[in-house]
Amino acid sequence: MQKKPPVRMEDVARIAGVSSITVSRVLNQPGKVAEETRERVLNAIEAVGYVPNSVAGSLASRRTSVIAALVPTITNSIFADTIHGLTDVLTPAGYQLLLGATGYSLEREAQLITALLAQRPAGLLVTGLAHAERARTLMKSAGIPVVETWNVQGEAVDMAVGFSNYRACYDMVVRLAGNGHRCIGFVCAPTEANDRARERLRGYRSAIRDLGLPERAELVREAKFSFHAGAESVNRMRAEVPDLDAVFCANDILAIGALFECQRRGVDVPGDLSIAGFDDVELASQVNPGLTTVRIPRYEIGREAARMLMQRVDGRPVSPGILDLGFEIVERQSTVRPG
Amino acid sequence: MQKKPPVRMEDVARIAGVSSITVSRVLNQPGKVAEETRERVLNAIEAVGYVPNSVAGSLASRRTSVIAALVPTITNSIFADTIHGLTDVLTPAGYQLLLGATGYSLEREAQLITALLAQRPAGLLVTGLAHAERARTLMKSAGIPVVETWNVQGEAVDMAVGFSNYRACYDMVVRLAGNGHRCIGFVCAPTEANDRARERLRGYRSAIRDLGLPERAELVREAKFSFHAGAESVNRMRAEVPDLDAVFCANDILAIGALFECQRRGVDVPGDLSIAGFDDVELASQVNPGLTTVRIPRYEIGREAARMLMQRVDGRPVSPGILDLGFEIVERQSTVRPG
DNA sequence: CCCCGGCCTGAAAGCGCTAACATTCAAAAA
DNA sequence: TTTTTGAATGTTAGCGCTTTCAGGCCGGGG
Repeated sequence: MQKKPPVRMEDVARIAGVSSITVSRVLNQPGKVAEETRERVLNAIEAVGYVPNSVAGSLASRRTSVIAALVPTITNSIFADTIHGLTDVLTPAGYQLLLGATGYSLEREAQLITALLAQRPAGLLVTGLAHAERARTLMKSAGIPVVETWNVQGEAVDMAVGFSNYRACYDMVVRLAGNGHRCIGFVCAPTEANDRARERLRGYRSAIRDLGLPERAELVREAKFSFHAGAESVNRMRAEVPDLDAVFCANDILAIGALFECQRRGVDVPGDLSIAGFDDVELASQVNPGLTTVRIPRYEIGREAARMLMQRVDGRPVSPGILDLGFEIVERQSTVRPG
Repeated sequence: MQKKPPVRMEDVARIAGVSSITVSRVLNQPGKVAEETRERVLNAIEAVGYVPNSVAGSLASRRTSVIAALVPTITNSIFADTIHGLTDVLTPAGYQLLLGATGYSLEREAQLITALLAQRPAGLLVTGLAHAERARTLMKSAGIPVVETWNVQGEAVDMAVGFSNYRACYDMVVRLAGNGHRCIGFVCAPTEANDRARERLRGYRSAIRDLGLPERAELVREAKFSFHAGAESVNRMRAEVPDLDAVFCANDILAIGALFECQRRGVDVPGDLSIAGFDDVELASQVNPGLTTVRIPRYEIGREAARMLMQRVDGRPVSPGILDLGFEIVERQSTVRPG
């Protein structure tokens, strides 16, 4: 297998009997080339199997067809949904996705932003509003549209799409209290380098305070993202807080882990304990009892973010720069008023 | 907000009092620059906030630090795990990930391959061994290492990493039969444009035939990837096949959908019906009863694929070109010998 | 009949880097 | 001392495209 010299635009041009600029036009602005010429060029492209070199194209035109996106992890299905929304808009628009995973570390996020900006993407999507100072500086001076996602509470570098994690949690606690729950625990996701998790905790705390409900320290636990951590958290909390009547988990995986654990231990949900989650993943509606949770616009975040980026790339202004897509509390059987 | 002219390497060079090639060397081969000079250059870079333009760098050096990957969908956690394995190797090696989703369409796959190859990635990862003829041609003539994943049965364009979907299903059926099951149904994933699904079906069929078990058409159903489809399939199959004693689903989501449906309907699993899945997603070990399934090296596929690509990018040959990472049948409580 | 303007095509000049070769200079070898 | 050597830096020439500006050709208006 020997390395063949790559086919360049000039080769195509020679075969078609035109200059390379005409080949370029056939590819980028076909309307500006006479039909006969265009066909001749397309045939030549086909004949030699020419694949345009967009690295050279990008250098010459000073723009790329790449959008860079950073998520904490692709393994969490909620971000996968957002990426799905992104690509659904980007691909038809002729844009490619350059993806990075920060692993919930602001330091790695900053490093990745540097690396990604070197590729001169046409736009950048990041998760959350909390970033290293260096990262903010880079994003501000990059000269490309930037959209921050999954949070709208705070100061955006450029644009933002998401919902209020604070209000969602606040509202859920109010709902639980309205259903008669008095002693409501909260299982929080790790808050370091995660403004969404912090907002959710803050929403829980505010609601508890506003409602005059007990604020004991044992009612809040931090847990990693896994079924197992949910199970363990609910066990500990039940042991430490005998009169616990509801557990609100910061995500559905924790909540479902807790739910399964209760079932294993013979704890009746919602009879003995109510459980609520956050995200409304597909599984939430499938478990028994169905999980009460907060439905959030995961897919739409990606789609709208992409739309905003495309709009700005095309030179059109975007308003509002901060887009709140809202949320919805979905009440299922896992939370009903106790006794 | 006015557009500032971007900082170029030459600007940095002027400030540091060197030529731009020295700046280039500080960035790419720091060992070749005297420490004093290097520091002066790094200070200048810092001072002006220079971000290298790797588009220009790639054009000049004729190589990029981008690896392109195509998966059917990022929404399915099994592919997310593979991508995770990929990035875990790529990022430390200084490579970026350009990601595309084909939506299980060979036509879209071919289109995306064209678009991605225009970006001149250093390597390409695709899912499965089945591709449009045009796609195969493109991959073969691209002059970059290509790795096909998730299947090792068939002819690879270049390299492949995965496991035998055929043998995994064959073995599971043998195991079920060994446990006393006689009437084993199979819920297949859509086979169009999906060689893995086809292999799984083929494995089931071969095993049934080899074991002399009933081969009725009602024992095989095709179902989309969702809990709901699993539920519906098990309902239909139970209605059409009264003596059904086991259902083997081509993925865990279908299996768990089926399991939940049985629970809703009061069908005892495994007392009345055994259920087995495929993939061993985290949920499989959490449901009650635990789901018998096939554990497959999802993460490792990504990691090994990346390793092979990196090795070839570095000019070192890779052997074996086809890497079978195997599988493992995990027996839990959802399948025990009936009666 | 000539000029103007619209349509199509082309020539020249980079885009911002790096490869390849050239040069410099001081220390080691002869 | 002279030559050799090698480390450090610089010069030149593109990488494969697109931008910008020109030019040729045609038909309609003056």
